[in-house]
Amino acid sequence: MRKSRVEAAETRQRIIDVAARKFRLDGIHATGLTDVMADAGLTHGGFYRHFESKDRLVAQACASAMTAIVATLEDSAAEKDGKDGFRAVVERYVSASHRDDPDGGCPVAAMGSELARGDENTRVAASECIDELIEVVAKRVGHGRSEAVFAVAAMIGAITMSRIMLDDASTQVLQYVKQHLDAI
Amino acid sequence: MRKSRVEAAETRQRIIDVAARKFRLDGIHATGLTDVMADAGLTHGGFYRHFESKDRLVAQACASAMTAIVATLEDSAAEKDGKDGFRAVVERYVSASHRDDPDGGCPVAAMGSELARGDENTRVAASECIDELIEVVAKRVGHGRSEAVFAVAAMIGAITMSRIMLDDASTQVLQYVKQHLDAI
DNA sequence: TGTACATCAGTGAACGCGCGTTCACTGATGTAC
DNA sequence: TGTACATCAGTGAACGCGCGTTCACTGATGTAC
Repeated sequence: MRKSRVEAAETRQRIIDVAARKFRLDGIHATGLTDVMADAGLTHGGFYRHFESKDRLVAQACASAMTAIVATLEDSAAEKDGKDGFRAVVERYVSASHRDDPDGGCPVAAMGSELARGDENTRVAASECIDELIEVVAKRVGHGRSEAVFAVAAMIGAITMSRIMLDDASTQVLQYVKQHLDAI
Repeated sequence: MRKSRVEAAETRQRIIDVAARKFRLDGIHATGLTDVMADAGLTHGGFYRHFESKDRLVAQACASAMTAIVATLEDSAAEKDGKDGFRAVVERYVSASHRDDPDGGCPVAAMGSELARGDENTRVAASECIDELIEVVAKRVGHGRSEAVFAVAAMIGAITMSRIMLDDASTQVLQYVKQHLDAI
């Protein structure tokens, strides 16, 4: 039954990828390890060969998800320069497609209130995720970190609100926040 | 065993109050109805005499919590006028004391990512909560609803971020966001 | 106002179910000689 | 390079536990006469 080191590393990454999607889609607490392992093509018993606990997986999944979306935002921004780079990031983040794709989007927006209750390890990992996002923005706005933090807060709040609200109200929130961020 | 109508109404309110605190503190999914009922001084079997389902309680608890904090924010704002009223709201909402008091604070910040996954009934109730908050702000800022929505998004995002981050980074987020909101 | 009866708030046990975690086991991989 | 053995990735059953919901029951409250 034993797998090679390479296969084991692939398995571990597969578990993280599946978890990152499911945690964002259904919530951390609502997602069982049995579901995650099954989606990764395994039985649940083997989980603890790869992770110390569910909490550790949460931290890894959050980091993995954020790295992916930061890369996407960087791509969007890299084509433009300065303020236009910032607007490209806002365009991508504060959008209906991001709102409608929680399992492929920002982990802080998708599971923010659950991350706040995580253990220290999870919160440290999530904080680093947030810092990455702030950095992407800080590189493009004029007044450095302070303004970037403000913009990121508005971005996260906008997606959170828009995912709760229905139809027109939801879209209006995205439009309004985007409009004000563009004017920064 | 039967209680009077007045007592039954008091019981129902007590369940809502307890639930509103526990949902905000521990999360919706992580809070069991047995715990809620026990804290309200009852056994869990009687729950369904008062609510159709847990989801219905979530909606009620969210509405109740938001009504309370909107009243608090209104109080803070009512003493000042115009922009100063807005700054008083920001001062209260974007604060370390709000961050450190999730079970007494804004339900959207405390359980936002879980509310987004609620049933339609829950999301409608939560949307109305958000609208109340937007209204409180809209009355005090210059450019109407558009700017109020932007400010509320930043406020919600700031508390969400600050509850994940640790120590200085957490406080810094609050300071930065407050500073930029004051400058609106 | 007094009596008979229906209502229903609250109890406590039970329903089936899934949770995170542990563990004995299997057998291919990795290592030491 | 070949052999013997230790390691450990993955399996599948089991651990104790709490979940949301249902239900028969109790007895005080509310209502109809």
